[in-house]
Amino acid sequence: MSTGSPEPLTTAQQELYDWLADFIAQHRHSPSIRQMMEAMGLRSPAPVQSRLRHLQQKGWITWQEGQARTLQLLGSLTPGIPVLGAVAAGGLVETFDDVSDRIDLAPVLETRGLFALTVNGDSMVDAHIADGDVVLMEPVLEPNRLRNGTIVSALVPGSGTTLKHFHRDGRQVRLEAANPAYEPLVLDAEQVAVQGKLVAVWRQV
Amino acid sequence: MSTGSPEPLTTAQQELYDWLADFIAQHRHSPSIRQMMEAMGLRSPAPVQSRLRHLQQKGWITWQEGQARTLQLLGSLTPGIPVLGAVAAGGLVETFDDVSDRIDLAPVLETRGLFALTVNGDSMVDAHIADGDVVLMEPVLEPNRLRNGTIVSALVPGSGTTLKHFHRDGRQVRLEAANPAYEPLVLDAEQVAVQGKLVAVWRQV
DNA sequence: CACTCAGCGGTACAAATGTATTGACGAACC
DNA sequence: GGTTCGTCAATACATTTGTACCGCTGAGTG
Repeated sequence: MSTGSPEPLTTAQQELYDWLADFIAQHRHSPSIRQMMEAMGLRSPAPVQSRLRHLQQKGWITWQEGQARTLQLLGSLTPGIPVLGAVAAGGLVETFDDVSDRIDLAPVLETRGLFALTVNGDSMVDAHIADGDVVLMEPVLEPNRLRNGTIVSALVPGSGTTLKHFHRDGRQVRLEAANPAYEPLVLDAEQVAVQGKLVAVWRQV
Repeated sequence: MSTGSPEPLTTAQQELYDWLADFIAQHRHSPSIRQMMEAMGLRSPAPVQSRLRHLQQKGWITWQEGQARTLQLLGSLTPGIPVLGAVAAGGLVETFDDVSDRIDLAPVLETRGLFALTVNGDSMVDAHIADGDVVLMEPVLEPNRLRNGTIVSALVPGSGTTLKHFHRDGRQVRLEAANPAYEPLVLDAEQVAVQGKLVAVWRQV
């Protein structure tokens, strides 16, 4: 996604732009021209000014004239994280050089009402959800439209909230763990309150 | 992690903070102190300085001393996602009412040079990393300090990049899959270029 | 060769900007 | 009453910072 920027850049301009993107991602604010100068290994602000002017003319950046550190990148407003390539699981070959794509967490996080739960226990290990993981859930407004197999968090009276695969059997609901050690839970549909469905798994090491 | 935010604010401080959050959201960069002054309807920079100092002491904001427009909000850079409670794996009980904590992705994303890889294959399934997952990696600058067992992405000459558990055996390096179907890879330390270590796993459903 | 243009170094300067200082006022608290 | 503390005004100052100007070089082009 997002390369879509107008005109091509010279190597010097590209170098500055890349560094800017990196700096802003790290510091969350723009550097000053003299900081750019130093980073580019220059000894005068003029070259930086020149590059900035060109970057602006080509539609890559903009800033508030006369105001310090008000530079903005136009190419990609959200930082995003570069996905550099695929990594092997058996021995697959793939080396990465350049940024091919970016994952943008913003759209996921902005989803209305998203919430998170920390996972407690190992009933979902076969679904690669481990104890201590954080699962992002999206509120389920229409439980009747849930597809079988969806992983949901459900409130079972007298038993609390649980994370399970959701299946519908006529008037009944079956909640299945992803671990053979656990028995499926079969309940009347009225007894089960589905709170959310799994959107993503987040595991911080 | 970050809980909500430490200490409470006076109305004047709150007013400034709210305006700052709004301004930054709109302009994507911090205002200057005199801009804040004007927005607050003040005629002197001193009150703003005072409020800023208090906001800093209470842990709501920070900035680079002496540098213009380098202010950052600490309270919630990213929206943040409320962690509503723990969810069962065997049948554990826990109902959630109020927001006890929030996961804040910003600190993770700000880590220097973080990058992501999409996982290809199933060699790490026992570590709950499945085919298609996105793993966030932190560049490894000092491979000698890597702890055994760390999950790393390594460049193996002639074989490409692979995701494995890292172990050191004297002069040799052992790369182990988390799947008994795969044999460990034993190589001379010089042959292996460790590129990054696992920071988090991201799986979008 | 002449021309153009991106890039570089050096310098200069006015404006923007963060920061310090002093004094005063009022509310909260003991 | 006395003290503390947050707030405000006014002023001053050193730096930071954006910007402009001049001259030079080298690559590309006609």
